[in-house]
Amino acid sequence: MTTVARVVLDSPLPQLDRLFDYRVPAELEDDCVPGVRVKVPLRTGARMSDAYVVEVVSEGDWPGELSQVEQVVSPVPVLAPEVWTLARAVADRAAGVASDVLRLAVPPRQVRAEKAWLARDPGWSPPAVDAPPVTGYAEGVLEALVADHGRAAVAAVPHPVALTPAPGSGAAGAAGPVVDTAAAGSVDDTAAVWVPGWAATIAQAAARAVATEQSAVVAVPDFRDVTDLERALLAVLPAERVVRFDAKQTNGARAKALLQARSHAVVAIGNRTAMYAPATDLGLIAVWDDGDASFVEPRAPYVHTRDVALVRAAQSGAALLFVSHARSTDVQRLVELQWLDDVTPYRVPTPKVIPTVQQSGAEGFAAQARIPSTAWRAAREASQHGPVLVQVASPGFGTGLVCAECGERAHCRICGGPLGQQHRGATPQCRFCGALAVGFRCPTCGNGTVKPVGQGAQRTADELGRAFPGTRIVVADGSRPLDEVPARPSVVVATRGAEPDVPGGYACVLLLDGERMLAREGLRVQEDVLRFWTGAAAKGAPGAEVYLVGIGGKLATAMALWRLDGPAHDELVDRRALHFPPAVRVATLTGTDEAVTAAVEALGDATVGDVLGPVPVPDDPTPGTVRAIVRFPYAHGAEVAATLKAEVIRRSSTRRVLPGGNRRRAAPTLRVRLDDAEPFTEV
DNA sequence: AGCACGCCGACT
DNA sequence: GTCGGCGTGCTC
Repeated sequence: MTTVARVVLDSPLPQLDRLFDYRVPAELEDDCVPGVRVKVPLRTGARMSDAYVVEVVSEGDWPGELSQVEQVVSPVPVLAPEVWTLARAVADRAAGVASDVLRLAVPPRQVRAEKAWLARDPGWSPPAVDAPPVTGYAEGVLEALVADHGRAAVAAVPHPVALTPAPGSGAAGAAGPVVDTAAAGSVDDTAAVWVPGWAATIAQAAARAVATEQSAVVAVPDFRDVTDLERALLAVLPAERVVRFDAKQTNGARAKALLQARSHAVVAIGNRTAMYAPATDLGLIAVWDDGDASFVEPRAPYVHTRDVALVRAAQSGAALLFVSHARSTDVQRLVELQWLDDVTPYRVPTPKVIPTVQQSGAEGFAAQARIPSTAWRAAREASQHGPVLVQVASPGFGTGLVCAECGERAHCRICGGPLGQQHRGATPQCRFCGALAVGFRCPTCGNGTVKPVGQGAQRTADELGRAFPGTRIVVADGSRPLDEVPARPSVVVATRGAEPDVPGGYACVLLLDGERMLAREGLRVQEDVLRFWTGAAAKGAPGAEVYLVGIGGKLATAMALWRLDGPAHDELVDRRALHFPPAVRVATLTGTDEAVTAAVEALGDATVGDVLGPVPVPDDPTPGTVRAIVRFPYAHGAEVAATLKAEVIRRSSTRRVLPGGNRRRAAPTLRVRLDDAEPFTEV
């Protein structure tokens, strides 16, 4: 009887993206187990390919003669079976190659981490843990969701929360129950750990899973979020139950974390790649703020973390939570399909958002920044006893022109787009349609001169400093990141996304540049801006006043009522009418005219949607490249992906040399990318 | 990818 | 006759 290893080759070639059978020689049989790295010969004996063993069987299904596994690189099984099935399904969904997904899921080999893992005591397991209740929601709701492996869109608790470390938890500190400050007025500040509301909720939910010896994986958009979540988790769980993955860690640390995640029930946290963590017996999958653009994977096959989470939830049957303040259009779609439950906090104070349109009569900086006097007075008053957060747009975030006299935004007479200037004194030009605004006159006051707006945090801070004499002014932006400021009187000027945390929350929040943020073009602008605003508002103390400056209409109403699913619903209605994602799925086909046309033809009836293009791609390095966009219903996803994958394989094994005898490597004749919303964002 | 196979033009 | 050009196809 022969032993056969079925392996997945570490190769990006789509035509090799299937399992290959190799005979396992007797001397390798002990080590050649599923998940280990091996070297195998491919086509000619001298050429070796790296591969992972997926399964070991006694009879393969290859009728021909088998080659032998050359070498077991290391006896440590680094590819967990469930990670393989996840990678396979994710690649299939995206018409991509499984080994590309594995490259995201499995870090390069690290000998030290493997040696340490082999030397561990396999009999050891950490003590069982008790899980606190999940606070801020109706009693038992989230606990039941986790226990019953349900799925939900969860509106986050919109203020900081103090967690008091339990005995035996990762954070050193006094014993005591987990306390939600919104409910309890007095918190022992020396022991309490302040974390964002969302982090407390996810930590508490994950602890429920771990208490039943099930694992959890949690993906968050950026590095700071990982740190916030880690602090929350260490307040409710012992350190050996928390495994962190992040972009800044070394290969060694990642490899160690990877092996640690497999050893017992843990909470694996991190950015995009955390969704591939090999956590065993998965009970919970959670994603914080799935609308954040950081979840778009920049590497092939470009699968969004939200989609990885959906695939993994379907495979594992684990509970699935999308936690956010501002709901994404994609999650809204799943809620409306009733595929996700809709869970909101219960008896939790929401930020008191006060929309204020700009008003005349203000003076000095307030007039210039168009801060209404009510907001101005509230901020000044609040800054006497606590920190005030002032959110501004990033520098370069849609810098535009305003009337030098009245401050009104300068718009294009032809299309209404924002006007910009190439350099100081240049003729204003529309940033949308390019029309030159010769002889511009402000429609409001008739003045003919314009001035640039779009100062960053520093300029706002300088001017606030003059307006708030004697108050400490702190700046936080991309170049001067600041994680936390003390709960003392100060004014914190931060660009969106860089707002520091404050233990207990800010006394007052001003959202200044909303109008400018909204002036940006693009499909996701409203969704993004709501995320920026709610993110800052949720850093306020429970029920703190939040002034939304210069904004009215539906978005202001949604903020004031703290009903953030409304705009998501409206947006989804619009996208349905336009047949834009996520109402439909899209496939982007790029390549030679012939290949793209053939691929569209091969799809045939599978599309039931429509085909946009093909149109030439003007700035492609290969002349003659065209692009077509195919829109199709979700129900046809598997069929479309399979057809397009087959086309890619067909094209990649032929015509790799440019016509005309040019031996230079030619670009692939057909590239396929699924669910790339980019072409639709520039409308 | 990288290499073998195979089918047509120029050659000792 | 066959040497070798490159298009075509396969890799357990």
